[in-house]
Amino acid sequence: MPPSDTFRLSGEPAPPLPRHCTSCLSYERGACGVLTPDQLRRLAATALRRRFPPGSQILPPTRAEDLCASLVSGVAKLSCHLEGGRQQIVALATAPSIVAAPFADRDDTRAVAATEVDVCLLRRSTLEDLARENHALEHELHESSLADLRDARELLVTLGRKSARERVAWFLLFMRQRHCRTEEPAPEGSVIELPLSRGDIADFLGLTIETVSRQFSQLKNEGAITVPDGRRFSVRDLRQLEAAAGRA
Amino acid sequence: MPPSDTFRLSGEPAPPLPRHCTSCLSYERGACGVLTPDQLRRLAATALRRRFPPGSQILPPTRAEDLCASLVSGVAKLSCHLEGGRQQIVALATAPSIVAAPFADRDDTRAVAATEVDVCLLRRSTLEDLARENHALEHELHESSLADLRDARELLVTLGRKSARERVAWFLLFMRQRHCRTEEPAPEGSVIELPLSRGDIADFLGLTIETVSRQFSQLKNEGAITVPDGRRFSVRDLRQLEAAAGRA
DNA sequence: CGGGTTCTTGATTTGTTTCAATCGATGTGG
DNA sequence: CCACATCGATTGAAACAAATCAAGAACCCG
Repeated sequence: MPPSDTFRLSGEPAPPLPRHCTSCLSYERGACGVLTPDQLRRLAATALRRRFPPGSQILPPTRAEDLCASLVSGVAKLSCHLEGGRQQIVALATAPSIVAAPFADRDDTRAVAATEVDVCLLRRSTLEDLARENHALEHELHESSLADLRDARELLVTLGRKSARERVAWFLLFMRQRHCRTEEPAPEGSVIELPLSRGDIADFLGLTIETVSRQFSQLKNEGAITVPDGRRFSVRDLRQLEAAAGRA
Repeated sequence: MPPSDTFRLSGEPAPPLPRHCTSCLSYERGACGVLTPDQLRRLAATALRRRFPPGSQILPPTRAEDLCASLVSGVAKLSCHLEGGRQQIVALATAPSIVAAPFADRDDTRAVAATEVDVCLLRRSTLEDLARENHALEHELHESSLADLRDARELLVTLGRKSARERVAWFLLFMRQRHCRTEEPAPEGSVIELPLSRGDIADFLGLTIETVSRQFSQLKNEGAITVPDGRRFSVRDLRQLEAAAGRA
């Protein structure tokens, strides 16, 4: 069944798709792309486009019960919190991806903007309804969960069994691979933006700021990377960096 | 659309459901339960029931491309491997759950029996076909992936930010919660079987055998737990154990 | 230019690993 | 039935990697 409008006479003009949607990554290659025009309009009707500065919490907890956020641009950190101010970032989200996904039990994970972030706030119940009536949407969300699961498990190995040096090197390779919306890793030598501060990197890798900083310095001194400033780096010697990451 | 056989005359007797299936947890409350009798028969037609002793690898790598395993009984460990013999267990699987799930990109995760394990080997392509034609099945698999994701992220916090003591205490509470197929945690004082050796626990928690052992001893000496033997424990003082786990 | 924040670097401490030895259970063969 | 080997678990001592504590240096923004 190809996407089509239901119960509309052929002569009758369809309301146009929201302008936001047609240029959105979630439409181009995410969940919204598999919706029928009608369904997309239905979803967009209650959607709310919002911009968040770095550090601000997406999805205020007060309304979190029935909201989820489709990430449109920027990078969001999903973090879990422990007593004593300890925190662990469990995932980095980039477009297209949906934060606080449908059907997931509500947990205590917070979503905070790492960079400036644009999101499309959606009613989770609407998305769940759509997923129930549109198999392709459910499949899309399913695939996305599986990708998140793979990412989480890779991070798990990193946190459980790698040294500080390996973690930081792994992180840099990770950043290189998804430096932006493209699929190809950045070529050797090109400058890559870091969406995270040293503190965030530490919270992602299960280390302290100081240890992360030291490993940056060491990799820099060994000639594996270049660090123009705190928020940028480039891979100078890929072999060396991969060796440091303990690729296995 | 209620589950029903397709293209069968009402007078014609349907072939019976496989006997294995009707008493299987995957049928009772897992993925198989949402299949139509017809679909279930189709899936069962190429399914292969097998038993694995502890330590043996489920899904031999040679045929791993198009096989997945529905766990029927026992506990399986999913592990990732690094150079130097390091390994990290990224999940513990119990029935009903499907290992090497449909639609997941093939990764280097291995599934090894922790206890004696019964599985139902299935063609992944068959399961994927069924998921494409049966929305309820896809939803079931989706929910299951989301549960796995939640588990992975909880472990992530444990590995990234908790001390050895907290990890072991967390693990014991984790075991208590899913000591068996029931939903309720084991009551205080009851004996709980450990499906994992000290070495496995270490590989799950990102620690060494010695450290795990030491934390067991310490919790035992403090009166939080009782340890009749290496493969059993009981919670003597739940408050104390929870405090040690740093619940937050 | 000043004040705050983030990052870097150094010195010291601490928790966990590593190395090594012992213990306990289980099983085997003389 | 009792040495004896084996394997997992425990315990101790030493080494080490990362955390913590403590200054500085670089950077940003008003």
